[in-house]
Amino acid sequence: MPRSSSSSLCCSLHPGFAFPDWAYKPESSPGSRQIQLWHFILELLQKEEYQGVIAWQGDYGEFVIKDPDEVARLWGIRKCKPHMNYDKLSRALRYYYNKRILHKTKGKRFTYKFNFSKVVLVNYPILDMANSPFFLAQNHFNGGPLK
DNA sequence: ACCGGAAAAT
DNA sequence: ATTTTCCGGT
Repeated sequence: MPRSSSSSLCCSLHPGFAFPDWAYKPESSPGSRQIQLWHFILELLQKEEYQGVIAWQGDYGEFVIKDPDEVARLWGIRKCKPHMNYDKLSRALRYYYNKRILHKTKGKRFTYKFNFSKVVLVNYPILDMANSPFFLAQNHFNGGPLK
């Protein structure tokens, strides 16, 4: 019988946003073999049960944290950091700016934007992104030849 | 709210 | 190397 879980694209709720599982796979960081914050964010973003907490909104890759306290709480649970809060979580997000994983959408409260091209290339070279909506999502971002 | 330095923790 | 903690400054 055909397997069900992973693979394919768990799209459904947003035009243009389907995330291949590899986009946020659990283990993929050399330094820390722990779940990465941006993996976690992608994880929440993918489940409609968290639409009231965090969701895609606006431009491609743009998402808004509707309930900062709740996102921080969930992140704290995942990392076993009971005292996590949005102030600290957001500092971690700010560290992503220079790494070009994220950037802030200025003027929009609690809104950040993924740099898809970086996020994809950082973990996976070139799979068959040709027909992936994920690939199609990177309509812009002209930061040059990626570092 | 958001930023980013500094230091500590993992 | 990434994130947590703390915090002065905008």
